[in-house]
Amino acid sequence: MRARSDVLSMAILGLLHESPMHGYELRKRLNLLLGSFRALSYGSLYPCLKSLVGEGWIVGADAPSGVTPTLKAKRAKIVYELTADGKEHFQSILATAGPAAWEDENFDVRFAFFAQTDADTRLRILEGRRIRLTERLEIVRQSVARARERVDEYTLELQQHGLEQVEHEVRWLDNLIDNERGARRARAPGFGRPTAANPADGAPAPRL
Amino acid sequence: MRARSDVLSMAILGLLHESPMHGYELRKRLNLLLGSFRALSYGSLYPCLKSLVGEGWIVGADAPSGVTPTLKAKRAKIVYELTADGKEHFQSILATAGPAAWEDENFDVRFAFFAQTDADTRLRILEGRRIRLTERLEIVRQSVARARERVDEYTLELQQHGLEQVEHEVRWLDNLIDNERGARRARAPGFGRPTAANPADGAPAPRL
DNA sequence: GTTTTCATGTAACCCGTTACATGATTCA
DNA sequence: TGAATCATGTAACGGGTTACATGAAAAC
Repeated sequence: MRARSDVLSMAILGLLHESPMHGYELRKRLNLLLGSFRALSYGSLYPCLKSLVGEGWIVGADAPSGVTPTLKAKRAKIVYELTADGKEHFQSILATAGPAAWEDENFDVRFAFFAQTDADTRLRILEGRRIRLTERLEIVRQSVARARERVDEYTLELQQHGLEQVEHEVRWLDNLIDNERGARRARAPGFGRPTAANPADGAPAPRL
Repeated sequence: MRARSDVLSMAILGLLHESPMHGYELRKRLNLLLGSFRALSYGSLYPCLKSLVGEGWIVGADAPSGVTPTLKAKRAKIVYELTADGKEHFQSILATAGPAAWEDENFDVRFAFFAQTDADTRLRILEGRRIRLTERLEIVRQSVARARERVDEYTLELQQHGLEQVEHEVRWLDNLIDNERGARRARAPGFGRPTAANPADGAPAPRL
């Protein structure tokens, strides 16, 4: 049984890794985490929880209802928590820094759990993301160049705005990468101005 | 028969309004228009064309194949064009300035056809969009404020970046609105500083 | 005691992509 | 003549939402 969405399941796994929770509460935390102005629907959440249980990554335990545990426990809320497999799986996700990590769909979740990700992986994901975005920048710039003659001023304006958005995001990444490198330099006093092409200077597995 | 997607069908209608085209060419123009770095799939395009035909808004005519019209016209490309109904429908879409026009899903397409939209409608859509975004700004700001204590630095960073994106978009809209008002003032020398609540000052249907 | 909020779910639908199937035309 | 591009489509799937159904607990 496949979990519906990779990003949603990772987000759930990550939150349950911090502390067990029931679905309703999970949803609120997910909304905070993913920072969306639009709330995740139950129609996505519960089926995903179900499939995560099916994978054996989480288990749901009926919690006694109410603060006062009256003996008539009929239909309680279900508190989910990670299994050993689930913990392992989550850690293996955290450790991967492949292309999947910096694609549009996944980058945000991965970034949201950077505090639990080791410094090397963080840096590699940020750099991968940056390359990805500069590639896109090229495409959009060419598109705008082509559009400059063919389309009207409003369409052009729209595309230029899109371009600016991507440029802004690249600058954001640049700052983050600088910070990560700065933190790394501060720990490993080699002071050799580390480059992306020259990562052979940090101490072995420098952690924050 | 409902057209699959409102934004896709409007985009198609708008492009066919400029000139008849066959599907394959339409796709290229759509990609330019919507300025996406990711191309629209045929699996979306052709079914949508089909449903637009079903609605009676466009018709597809078999065009003779090749530049040299050899008599053996077996399977030609299908050139689509607007029907009278289709033109009418497209005009009625262009004229509406309701909430639907400034929601996330629709705003971009509507904006892309601003050159065919009359100045009043343009301004109302831009203002509506601006209000929509400032509402969102409030929500996101509150969310960031709540997050400031509860979540780690990376999650917070992500949300602040999201906030900046929205702020940037609001500034973009501000410039556009200024331009539209400026153009309007330049045409209608009443100089009464036109407000959204007081649109009764422009010359009848002022065009760019 | 009734309304609100908490809490869990399902079924239908929407809009898009991927992968597949097919064939004409152009160009080397 | 064979590859690349043009051109049109369909079926299956993916990941989300809305709308619905249900009921317990808390607040008024």
